[in-house]
Amino acid sequence: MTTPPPGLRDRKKQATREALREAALRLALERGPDNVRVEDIADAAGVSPRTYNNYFASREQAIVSAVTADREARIAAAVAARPTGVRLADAVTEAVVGQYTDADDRDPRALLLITTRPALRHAFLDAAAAIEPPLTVVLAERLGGDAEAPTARVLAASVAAAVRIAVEGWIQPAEGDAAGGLVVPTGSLPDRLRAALAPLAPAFDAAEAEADAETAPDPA
Amino acid sequence: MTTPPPGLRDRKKQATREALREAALRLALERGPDNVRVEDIADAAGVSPRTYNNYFASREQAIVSAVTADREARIAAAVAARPTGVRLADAVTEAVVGQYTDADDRDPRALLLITTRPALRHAFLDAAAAIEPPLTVVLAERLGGDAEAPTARVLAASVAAAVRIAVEGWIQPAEGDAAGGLVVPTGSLPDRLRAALAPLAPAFDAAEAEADAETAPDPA
DNA sequence: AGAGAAAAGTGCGTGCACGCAAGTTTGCGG
DNA sequence: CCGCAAACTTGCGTGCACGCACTTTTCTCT
Repeated sequence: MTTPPPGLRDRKKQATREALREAALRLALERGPDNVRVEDIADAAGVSPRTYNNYFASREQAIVSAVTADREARIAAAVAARPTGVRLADAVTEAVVGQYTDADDRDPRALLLITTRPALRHAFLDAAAAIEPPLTVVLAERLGGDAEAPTARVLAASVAAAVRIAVEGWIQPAEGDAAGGLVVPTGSLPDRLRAALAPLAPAFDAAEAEADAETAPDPA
Repeated sequence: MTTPPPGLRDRKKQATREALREAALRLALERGPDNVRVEDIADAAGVSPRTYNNYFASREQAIVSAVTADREARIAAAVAARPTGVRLADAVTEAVVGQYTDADDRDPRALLLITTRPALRHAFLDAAAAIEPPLTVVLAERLGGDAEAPTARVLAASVAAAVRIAVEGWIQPAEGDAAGGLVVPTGSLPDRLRAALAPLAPAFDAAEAEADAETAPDPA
């Protein structure tokens, strides 16, 4: 009724998903995540418990999803919109860093909650893997259309893995100083993201160069 | 009593794990994975159901683990044992390919079973991620000891992701020929592994070069 | 506009993952 | 040689993920 183009059906579906997200996060903040039953979330969103897990496979996923939102899509869009002439590796790095620094604005309490509880931390890390599919699409678009070559998928998955590692290191307190002398305890998240993505830059450069060579295969 | 060094306690633990693995696979092959209850597996291994999932977090994990065995450790060992002078990227690729081709020998029926059932396929793909920790160790050893630099972890995770993608593509039947013209339907697993790992080679080369530069920082 | 198809929501039942608090075995030091 | 402490196992209880079959809502085609 309000948004004909995508169809009324999908509209309601998104509304339900949003309601579940919000309810999950709100209740988790109010009473602590261990005192929230699936029934409570479903109830607050006005659906049956059975419907709830047509949308989310776990309680943690629902809570985290309220913070994560559709970060993946925005990252992919940012990469796709990069100005021509910018190194692909840089475009990806900046897109990722940008979206992850914005995320801090949402709700400080939510971030604290997530980084505190182990189950939520795990779900949060898993959520990082969601960037893989949309990133695969934009990379495949840039690197050439042959669907058989796994290059785009591998690079996208590698970026997802790097993000996971960066966030993981950022979340953890101190672990234990067994081996070396002094290790930087935390470091900012953007720094960690850049550091984790840096080793992949050569792979991006090579892939980009090869794609360009295919486009203009006559250098001499 | 038979293996004093690792301690009698751990010995029994490994025996239990092995018994559970074997029981899970045997029962799954006999009656099909859907007709196997956790209670059955635990029973066949001579432990309580509660103990069973002190070892495995899911039924699928137990079954797949019988095929996967400790592939991760062997891959890491193979990388660590590479002859000096061989490109790190090549060493990793060959180690992975070697271990995954050996895997076919185990039991043809088991492979068929796993590739058929979606739940088992998923568990099988997840198992590929297990190579990350041991591979991280050997890569960190090669690339320099600074634990703060995430390079080794990122590369290890990227390899794990590439393996997952290769196996995923190998498992799937045909999907659907939407975009391009003719795509190779399957291709051999080794070929797929090499193709998936190839895009990462430049990243390995760069990391290796940097590590060498640190070791001998006086090129001029 | 109306019928038929597809999709989303729902109730119910089953098996399971996992926390908790014993009970039992193993390993170690006096 | 013996008891103590840590590790492993186990019974019990709870909430949950998910399959199945059915109802309700939305989309589509004639």
